[in-house]
Amino acid sequence: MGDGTRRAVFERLAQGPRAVGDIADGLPVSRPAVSQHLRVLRDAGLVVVTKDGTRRLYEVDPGGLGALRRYLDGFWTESLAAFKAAAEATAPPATPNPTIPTEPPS
Amino acid sequence: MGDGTRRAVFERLAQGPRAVGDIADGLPVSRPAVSQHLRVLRDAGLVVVTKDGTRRLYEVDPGGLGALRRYLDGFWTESLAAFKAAAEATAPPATPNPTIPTEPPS
DNA sequence: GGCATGGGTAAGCGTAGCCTTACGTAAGTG
DNA sequence: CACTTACGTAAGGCTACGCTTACCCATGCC
Repeated sequence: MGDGTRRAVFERLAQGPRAVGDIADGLPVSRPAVSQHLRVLRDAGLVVVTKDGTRRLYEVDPGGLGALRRYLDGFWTESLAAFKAAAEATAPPATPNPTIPTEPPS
Repeated sequence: MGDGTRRAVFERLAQGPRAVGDIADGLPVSRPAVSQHLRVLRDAGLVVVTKDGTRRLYEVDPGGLGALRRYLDGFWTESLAAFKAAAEATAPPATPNPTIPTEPPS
């Protein structure tokens, strides 16, 4: 998901179900490129397809979204816990929480 | 940060300040490779260096960590808000929150 | 001063990944 | 049945990037 085009495709999809051509219009890449990105997103379980005549409607899969969320949170809290533990180990806990600003909303 | 080795380097650093050689030991890559990863992390503001004799001690920069957190949260909530809005627009809000499981801890 | 230790940097290689063009295919339309 | 529309897929090119080897610099130690 580190690619800009891929994020753009995904954000378009976050606004609602769309066909491949609709996504390709407005993006500076060709339609097959979008198709390939959609394949990756589908293999990752982030997106599902439904056939509608000759078109394929892609939309975000909430389940995959949640899985991604869990994965990221896992990595994050893991690193963070280790870091916090190390920080508290060296410096005596004057500030128990070492400058981690924004708490996630929602 | 999508690279595995880079994450490994970062996680090692999350456990406390370390020298370059210490990180390279236990990782399946050479020391210069680690050095390059550290350079990237430093340019990203995620890590800071302090000289200690002939060695360089790297450690996580809490400020950069917070910035990364903010960036990720921004992207996340943005996509999520759009997705939720679209979902509520199509389906009448029987369930106002469309299956977004884990809330982030801490 | 001479040597060892710890690291950064340059040059080059190999691969992964994104994109394009070209082509093939299923579903509508007359 | 042609023809069009909306896709997917294959093949190839190009670039980015991670890794290694080789080299150079700084610091500590005798």
